Amino acid sequence: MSLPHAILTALLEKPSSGLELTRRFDKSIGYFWSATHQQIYRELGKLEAEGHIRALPSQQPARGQKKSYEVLPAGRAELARWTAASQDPKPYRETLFLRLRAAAAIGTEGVAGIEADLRRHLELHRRQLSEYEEIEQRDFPPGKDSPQDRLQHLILRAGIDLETFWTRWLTHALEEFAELPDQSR
Amino acid sequence: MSLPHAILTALLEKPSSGLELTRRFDKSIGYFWSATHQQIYRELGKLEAEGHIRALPSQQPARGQKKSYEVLPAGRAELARWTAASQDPKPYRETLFLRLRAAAAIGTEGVAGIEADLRRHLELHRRQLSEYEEIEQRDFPPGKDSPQDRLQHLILRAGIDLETFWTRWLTHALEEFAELPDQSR
DNA sequence: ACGGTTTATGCAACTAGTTGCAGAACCAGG
DNA sequence: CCTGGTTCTGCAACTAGTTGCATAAACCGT
Repeated sequence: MSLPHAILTALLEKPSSGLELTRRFDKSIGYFWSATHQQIYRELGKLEAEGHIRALPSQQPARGQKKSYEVLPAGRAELARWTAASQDPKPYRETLFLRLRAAAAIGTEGVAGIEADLRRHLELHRRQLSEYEEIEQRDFPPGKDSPQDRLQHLILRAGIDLETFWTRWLTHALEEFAELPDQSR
Repeated sequence: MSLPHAILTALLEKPSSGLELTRRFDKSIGYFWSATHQQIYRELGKLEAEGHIRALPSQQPARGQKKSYEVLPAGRAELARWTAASQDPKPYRETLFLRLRAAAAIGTEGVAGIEADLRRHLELHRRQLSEYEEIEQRDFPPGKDSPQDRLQHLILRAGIDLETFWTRWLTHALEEFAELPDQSR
């Protein structure tokens, strides 16, 4: 039940059309909640039906025509309710750990196959990390510390710390691999 | 397409019945790939139909009767194939970040509601962290460093590091909250 | 031997997310 | 103008995961 609230948040920050939302979900919000355009359009329909958002009246709604939405008071209230409601952390779902465990269970041949992909992941996470660090430099210079900025920065820090975890852990994993006896690789 | 492979791994480590698998998915493997008993039974049926596993012939299969499975060579091969195949990291889906961003967009009332749940999450992650640390003490004493042990330990380290990230970040977040001007809380 | 709890397996329906495709408007070049 | 690519919206079908319930054997105290 998170996607509708992700969309409400995005629309609250700035009224947008479906495609604009899709683009914004490819970065920014999408860093921690991704969505495809089909999900977004479907959800926009539901949210409109429920009276949480409405199409901006400025243009007639026709196919192939931009249709922008804004959040209604009811939508804002629902978002506030959801944000304040207590939620349990969901268990991880991480295939890399699974594959490592599978490799251990299989033995020699299993271990050999996975090393290259670990390297690839390390490279990807390094890239993501430096992307986040650029954003930090650009969007959060020393002076910017309104309550809003502080919260946004906090979220970005989480992204940076997570990517830092990944690069460290993957580096450590590859070192371990290097030390394994040859017949296990 | 990860659940069947998680099950194959578990069965490779030790042939088990559906319920035994369910219990094992509540800990150990479940720390990074959770599954309910219904998912498991369904998947066991599919895996058997595909010839990847088979029921141990020791007991007649009747309702309310334990039925244990073991991995067949075809299943082992499939697991090795999957493990070695390159996979992209999936984008995070983290509601806590989403809720924080929503709180920022809503303003004062939004920020107020979420603080208690951050504290609760911090407590939960602290608990998980110490659980992992106990497992490390118990299962990985200094001497244990066969290739298998090293890989298992590596996975556990990832869990420990992730929980460490969460406790640190949540602590930091709560400190930031404390510094926000009163009308924003 | 009886009735209640626990163990073990499973079906059906639902929710969330993904993939593939298609159709209308809009824009640029001949 | 018309044609062919791009933008924008959307439907339909599929896969993965969740929730609620059913059913039967086993186990256990009386």
